[in-house]
Amino acid sequence: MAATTRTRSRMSVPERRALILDAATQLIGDRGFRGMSLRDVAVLAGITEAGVLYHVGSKDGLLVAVLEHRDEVDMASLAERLGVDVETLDEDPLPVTLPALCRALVDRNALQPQIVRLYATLEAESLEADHPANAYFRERETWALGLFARAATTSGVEDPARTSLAMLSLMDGLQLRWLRDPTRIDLVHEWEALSEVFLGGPRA
Amino acid sequence: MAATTRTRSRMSVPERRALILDAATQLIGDRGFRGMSLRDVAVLAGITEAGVLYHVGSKDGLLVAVLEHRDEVDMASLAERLGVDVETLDEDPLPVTLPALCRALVDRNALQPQIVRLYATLEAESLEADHPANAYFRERETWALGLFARAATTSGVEDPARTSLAMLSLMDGLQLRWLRDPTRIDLVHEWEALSEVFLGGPRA
DNA sequence: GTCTATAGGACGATAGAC
DNA sequence: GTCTATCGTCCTATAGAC
Repeated sequence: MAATTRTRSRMSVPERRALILDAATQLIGDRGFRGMSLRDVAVLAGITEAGVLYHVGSKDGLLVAVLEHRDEVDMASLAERLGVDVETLDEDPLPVTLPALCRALVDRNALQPQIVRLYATLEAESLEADHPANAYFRERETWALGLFARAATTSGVEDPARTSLAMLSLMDGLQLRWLRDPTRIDLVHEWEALSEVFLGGPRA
Repeated sequence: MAATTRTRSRMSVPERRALILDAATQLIGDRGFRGMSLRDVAVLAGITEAGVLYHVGSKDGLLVAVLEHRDEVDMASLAERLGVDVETLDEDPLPVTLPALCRALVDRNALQPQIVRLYATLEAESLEADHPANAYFRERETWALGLFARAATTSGVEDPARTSLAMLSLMDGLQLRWLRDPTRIDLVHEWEALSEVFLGGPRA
């Protein structure tokens, strides 16, 4: 933790950057990208607005940095829960069943409502064509639909594309309700009950 | 259309108000409540910011006015599609089946993506406890869950509460995907396919 | 009833000191 | 690397003319 130079900073660039991204992640989840200001981020990260801009260039740059960071972290944690390598998630015969994939996602999401809220907020906000995250969410949706469809194929479902759309939609809608009042809905339990109806009984 | 006084205005108060609410409705759907400014509304409505504030008091007041107006219009259109009176929607043995209720909603929503987008945007934005529409959406969700549950009971479903949650979640998630790319998804057609799986075959 | 004018902030971003 | 200082813009809201 000791400074290696005689500059004033007591923190390395990656550490400071991580602190900024954490602050932004929390604030976007709370207030949305538009509802959050660089000042809010700066205060929460313990530096000034100019300091934040030095690291991420612009407000839009901050959003991009946050999303890229989340992609890395979330992909890794998903792969870990599924017991496969990260690259495996892109293979075509996917060695993961649809119920297993869904359960891994729901179990993880239940532990990080803040992150789920970040995505829920940005997903709606970015519907506008001019939003800085519009392209990102377009690609993300295509990727997710593909992943679910490959898992559905592995599970031997009749109509993989449609089932993929259904499970993803159901999951998003349920999570939105869970976010509104986490005490009213037990996400994991409710998902299990709902997916049984849709997939016809529980499986490994 | 002739002015009844010698003032400058060429429009009655209700007319001007309707124009303002229309403008705000469109802009909230496009950019969210936080992403939209009173100036934007004023320009689209053809008056100044001060003019807008005269009619709705404040920016938050504008949001309330928009939501109240939508409640009126949307409840009436839903009742009409179902062939019942508006008050009937609050009765406890609800004389409407769940598939009929869902189909009426989806059919109508397919014709007004702008309004669906307004709700999708605000629903996410208002997750924050301090948002001016937070209480509104909390109550709206409770009401919707109740309506769906009563329809489920009428349809003789085993678990009305859970089925209600499932259908509402599925509908929201599907609509979000439809909003992102309306050309990729035929909302009405896709809903029919998905709900068949969930409700076990089509019914009147 | 709608305007002009303006108050009074908050915002994103830049320049330059340290 | 982070700061201070500042610019120019946008914002909501109010006061008062017409």
